[in-house]
Amino acid sequence: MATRVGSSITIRDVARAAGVSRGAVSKVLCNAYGVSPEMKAKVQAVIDELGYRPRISARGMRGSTYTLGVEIPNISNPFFPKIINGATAALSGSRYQLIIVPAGPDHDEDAEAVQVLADRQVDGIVVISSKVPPAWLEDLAEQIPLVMLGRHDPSVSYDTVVGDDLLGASLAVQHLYDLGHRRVVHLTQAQRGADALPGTPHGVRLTGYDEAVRILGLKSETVMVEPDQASARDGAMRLLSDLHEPVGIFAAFDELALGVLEAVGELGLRPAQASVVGYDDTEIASHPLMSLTSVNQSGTQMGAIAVRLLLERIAGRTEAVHEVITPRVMARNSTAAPLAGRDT
Amino acid sequence: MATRVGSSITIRDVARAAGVSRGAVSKVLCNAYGVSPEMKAKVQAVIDELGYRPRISARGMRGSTYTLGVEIPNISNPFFPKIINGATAALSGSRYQLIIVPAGPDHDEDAEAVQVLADRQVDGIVVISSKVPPAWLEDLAEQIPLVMLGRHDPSVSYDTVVGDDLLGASLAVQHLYDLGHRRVVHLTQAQRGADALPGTPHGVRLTGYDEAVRILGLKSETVMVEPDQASARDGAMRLLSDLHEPVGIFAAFDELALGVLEAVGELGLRPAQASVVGYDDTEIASHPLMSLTSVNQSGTQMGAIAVRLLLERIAGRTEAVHEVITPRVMARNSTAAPLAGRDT
DNA sequence: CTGAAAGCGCTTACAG
DNA sequence: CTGAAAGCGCTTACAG
Repeated sequence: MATRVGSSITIRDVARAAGVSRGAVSKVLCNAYGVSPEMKAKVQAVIDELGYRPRISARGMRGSTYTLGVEIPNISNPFFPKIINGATAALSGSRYQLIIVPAGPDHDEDAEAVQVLADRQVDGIVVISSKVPPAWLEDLAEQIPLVMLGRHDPSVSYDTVVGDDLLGASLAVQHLYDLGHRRVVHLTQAQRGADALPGTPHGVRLTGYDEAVRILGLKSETVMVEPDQASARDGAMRLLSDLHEPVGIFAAFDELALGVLEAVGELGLRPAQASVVGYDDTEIASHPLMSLTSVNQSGTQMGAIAVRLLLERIAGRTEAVHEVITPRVMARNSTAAPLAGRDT
Repeated sequence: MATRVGSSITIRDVARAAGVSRGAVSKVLCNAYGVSPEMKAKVQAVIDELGYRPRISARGMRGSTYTLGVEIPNISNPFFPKIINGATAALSGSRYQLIIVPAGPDHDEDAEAVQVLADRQVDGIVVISSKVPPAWLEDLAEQIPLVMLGRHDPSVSYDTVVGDDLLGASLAVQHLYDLGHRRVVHLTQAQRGADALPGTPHGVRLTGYDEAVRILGLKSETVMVEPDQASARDGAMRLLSDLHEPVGIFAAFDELALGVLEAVGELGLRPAQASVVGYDDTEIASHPLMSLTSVNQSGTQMGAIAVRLLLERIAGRTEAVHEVITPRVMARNSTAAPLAGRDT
């Protein structure tokens, strides 16, 4: 930290105090070609003394803002902090800063949040919401480096980082099967709008679930709910209130799984009667009181990779890259062998 | 959303297409004085057609960026999303956008995150981290509207929004007392650096705790830990591993309380033996499996008030305002009457 | 190696 | 009511 705040000081003041031209100061700032060590030292000393900080807006008019933006659909989802932490860590030591714009709760506000970042001329954008229309992103990516997290569509103009949701869902079902469950339920969010397109994480997980269920020959059911904990609880209550045989429930993401655990707790059911698997392995899942089995897809890694891809784009790469993260099941106490299961 | 991305279109293109001057377009954009309805309609039509979006950087050079910034010390703390949601809601419908800059994990990075926002010439900043030196903030506030959340120091140049931590802590102790507890422990984070100054939320809670304990004449102990769940768990393990009498534990914030609940769970203790109270009433506290008694201080309200204060400053207010939020105890199952308590 | 000049895209007095 | 001009603080060719 500079000891002074000094925001009303401009490059002109520094130039004057150092007795050089403004251009020379700029070159020192940017480590540009052609400055003598003495000039550099002299200018740097004045910069430090005055506590000068370059205005990013002015820089933005001429090129780079040294800022990367992350759009977040729902700030309350505990999976996203992991992505941010991964991105921040990957950026530390670089000249770039991270800013986050949370999408509003209403329809279409996800794309608006991305637009807010573009308006501020960030040098690259990480898009997390799967609700942003891919075609629109494709256009935007012509003008600014873009990484989309979680989408499976192979774009030609932007990069993607995505968990292998097909594998993750089948691992979840396989885990329930291995414990002895023969009846499974998939709880996922009702799809609509841009979110109903194929290629969303939830869509692909549903496909993976269906496939695994078919291959393993399980009794299966799918329950669609609103994408929040309370709706998941309600859906699970309906499902579990008259339970005749053990069931393994695979929730499309941890927040839904927590809602299911609510219902399980309220009904006094045990994991042997109703096993629950979530997705994302959010921090709370590993808490002993929750002990939620969940599919981990390393958000930290996703965030770090997203930043790396953006920096590569800024450095000049033009062909699209699509990275896939391999998920794994974190088995905990919310899943157990069924009471009447043949393997018990 | 405009249907086109159109970021390479400038005000010049709009002016040309509409057959007016650039100044005229700018006036339409800003709803400035002196534009005929016909011109306004004509220009607006061209703007929509071309999908023109003003560059914020260019605006920033001339005045407002229509952006408010929020500095967040630790993106993983589930209390902060509440603040963000309150702020976002309070901003919806206004011309202002919210951006968030998370502080890095290292020493002093909190002030740096604030500086990052200032460098981008946001029109106002909400500072959450209590680690930012007040004197430095005082300077910065001379140049840009600033609201500090959670600090109790009455600044003259910036506004504050703070929970009544003195009251909150005493309510927590009183709650334990009312249940019948006569031995209490306060688990809080070790204070150091700027965070060790008086006036931080944790410092004030500690004072409130001490006062309540004295007034009520309780057996008391204070345990200092690192500010994370794992350290809280370890601290609680040491405390609880050989427990001779019931204890009521007041953790300085929910993340620490969750760590205490970990230890309680691992040791197989019941609330009647070790009751736990947290602070912040984060979302997970109300989950039936957690059911953590916690002091609520409405983060949503704090965020909304912070934004309102910033907008007031932008509108011209210059004298500092200090808002206080009243906390209340949300009693849940993690606290209970002690086994051998005289009131049981 | 160093400096003077042009220009990025806006907004805001100022003239007409 | 409308337009031409200046200028915000930078960086980047371009001359010296």
